[in-house]
Amino acid sequence: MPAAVTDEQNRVDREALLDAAEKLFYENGIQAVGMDQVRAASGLSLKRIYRFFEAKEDLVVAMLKRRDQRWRGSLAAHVDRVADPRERVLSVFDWLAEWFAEPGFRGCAWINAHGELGASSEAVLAEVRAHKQAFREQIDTWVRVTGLPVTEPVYLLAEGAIVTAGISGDPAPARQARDAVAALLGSP
Amino acid sequence: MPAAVTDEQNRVDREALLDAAEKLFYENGIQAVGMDQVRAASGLSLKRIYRFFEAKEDLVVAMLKRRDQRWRGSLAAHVDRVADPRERVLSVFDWLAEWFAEPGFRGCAWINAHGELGASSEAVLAEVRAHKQAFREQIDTWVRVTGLPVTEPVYLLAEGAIVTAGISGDPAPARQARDAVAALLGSP
DNA sequence: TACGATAGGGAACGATCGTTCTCAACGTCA
DNA sequence: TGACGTTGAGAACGATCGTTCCCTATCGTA
Repeated sequence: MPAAVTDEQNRVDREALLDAAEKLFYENGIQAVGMDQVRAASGLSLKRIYRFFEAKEDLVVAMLKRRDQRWRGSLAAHVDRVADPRERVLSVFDWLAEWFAEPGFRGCAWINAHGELGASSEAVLAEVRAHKQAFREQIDTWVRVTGLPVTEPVYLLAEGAIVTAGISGDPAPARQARDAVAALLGSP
Repeated sequence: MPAAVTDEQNRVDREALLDAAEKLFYENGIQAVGMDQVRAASGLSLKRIYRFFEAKEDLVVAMLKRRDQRWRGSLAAHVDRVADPRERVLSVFDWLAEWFAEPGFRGCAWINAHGELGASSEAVLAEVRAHKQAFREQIDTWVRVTGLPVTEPVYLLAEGAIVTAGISGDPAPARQARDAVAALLGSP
C-alpha cells in the first residue's frame, strides 16, 4: 500500500480543515463561503476534503459538533473555578461577557446556522437543537444546586443576551442579564 | 403613453410581490429562494419585479420593513386592549405565545435574516437592528409606566423566548418568560 | 386604421455553486 | 526495476443563482 497517509497526518489535516471551515463560516456565514475558499484556507485539496466529508453539509455538522465541545467545555471550566452555587450561576454571564467582547464576535454560531440552514438541512437543525439542549442542561445543573426553580428564566436570559449582543454588537446584554439573574436568585 | 399600468394596479401588484416574497423567504430562508420562485409565486414577470426593486437585496429589505410595521402594529394593538400597566407588560408574552403557536412558525424573521445575511448585506443588517431597537423601545414604553427599571430583562426574556421557541418549535418559552417577568414586576 | 412606445414573458447570460474527474507524479512492494 | 495503487492539483461539469435582453403583443393616439 504505497503513498499512504499516516493516521497522525489525517488527524492534523482534519483539524486544520475544521479550523479553516469554522473560521470562514462564522465570519461570513455558511452559504456565503464556497468549498473552494475552504480548500484554499485549509491547504488541503478538494479531493482530500471530500474524503473526510461526503458533502459540505457533513463538514458543517462536524464543525458545529467540535465547536459545541469547545464552547461548552470552556464555559464549564470557567464556572468550575467558582465555588459558591449562586456565584457559579452568575459566572455564566461573566463568561458570556468575555465572549461578547472578543474581536470578531458575530453572535451564536448555532443560531446563525439555524437561520441559514434550519429550514433546508435536517442534519444542521438537529445539531443546533442538540447544542441548545445541552447548554440548557448545563445551566440546569448549576441552577439546581441553588435550590431555586429558575432554570428557564436563566436560560432564556442567556439566549436573549447572546442574540441581542450578536445583532447589536454591544456586549452590554451580558451584564443586564447577569443583574436580572442576580435578582432572580435573591440577595446573597 | 400607451399600455400604462395604473397606480392602483402597481400598488396591488407590489403588495402581492411582497406577500409572496415574505412567505417564501420566511418558510425556506432567503438564500434558498430564487427570484424565479418569487416570480412564479407572485404572478409577476421578472421584468416587473426588477422595476419595483433594483435587486433582491432591496426586495428583502422592503419585505422586512413591511413585516416590521405589521408585526409591531399587531403587538401594540394587542397590548392596547389591556388597561393595567403591569398586565400590559405581561400581555406582550401572551401575544408571543399566540405567535409561537401559529402553524408554520419558524422563529424571528429578523434573527434568521441576520444569520443569513448579517455578514454580507449592510442594508439587511441595518434593517434587523432597526427592528430590534424599535421592539426594545416599545417594551420600554410599556415597562416605564410600571415605574420599575426592568426594561432590559423584559426585553432579553422576550428575545430569549423568541429564539428558543424558533429553534425548538415549542411555544412553552412564552409562558416561562411571562412567569419570570411577573416575578420581576412583583406581586400584583 | 396605422403608428410607435411600452410592458410582457421567458430565454439567455455570466458567475458561482457543490461535486466529480482527469491525469501526471510518486512511493512502495514484487 | 517495473508495475500498480494512491495521491494531489485543479480543470471541468451540470445546476442554479441574480440579472438582463430580445422579441412580440398590446394599447393610446393621430
